[in-house]
Amino acid sequence: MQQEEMEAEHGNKKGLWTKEEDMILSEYIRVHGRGQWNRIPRVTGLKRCGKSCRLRWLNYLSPSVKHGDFSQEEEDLIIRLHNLLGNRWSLIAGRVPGRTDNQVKNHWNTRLCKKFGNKKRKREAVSSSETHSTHIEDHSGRVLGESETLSFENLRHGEMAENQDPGEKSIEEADSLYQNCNESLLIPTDYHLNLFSPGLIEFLDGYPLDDLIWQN
DNA sequence: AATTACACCAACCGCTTCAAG
DNA sequence: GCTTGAAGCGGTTGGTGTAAT
Repeated sequence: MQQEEMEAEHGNKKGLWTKEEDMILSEYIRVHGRGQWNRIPRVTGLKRCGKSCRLRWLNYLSPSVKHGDFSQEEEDLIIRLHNLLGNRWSLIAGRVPGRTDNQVKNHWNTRLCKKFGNKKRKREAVSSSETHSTHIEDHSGRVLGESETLSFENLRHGEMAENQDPGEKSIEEADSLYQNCNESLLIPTDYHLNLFSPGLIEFLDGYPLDDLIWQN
């Protein structure tokens, strides 16, 4: 592609980053730290928008980002977290040390989805941002269908009891479903959680990864 | 050797959320 | 309460490498 074609309307370059651009961005962050991404093009002269700079840092340049193939343990963790959380890539990535949401998402869509997940991809798939559904497997490993999935927002806020749609699952049914997925996730006995527990996500956020023991 | 098909992954886009003024 | 900009998120696109034909 010609360089001129890479220039967007506002003079910002698009496409792959060069080593020189990486160096400029890394040096800026080393000196000024993260944040104020929109300042970077003005200060450094980089012909990239702030959003692009942020993404390049978070997904590639940051020292905390782990490069290379996913290990079997990482894959296993992603599969199980995806069963529990659905397409909440940032939440999943937050529990896979060194991996970004983009890495996890790409890895899922290109490798794991074929083996373990819904075969539908791209436009065929129902947008998770619309439904926020979490997919749960039954005892045989079957992924429950659309009509059997639970509203993730209700799960998150524990609002099901008050605002339950006629089409949604009852608390009893939901607890039963949770039992299925909970069999593989050993939560300490002092945590009494179910799918409608307020703060489940916060629990997962705060709980040390090493203490989340997954059964094989 | 040339072409085609496919897999992978970096990056973009549009939308939402949040905080500051 | 409203506006605005920054940051974050998830879906999607497009470039590149490679295997298959």
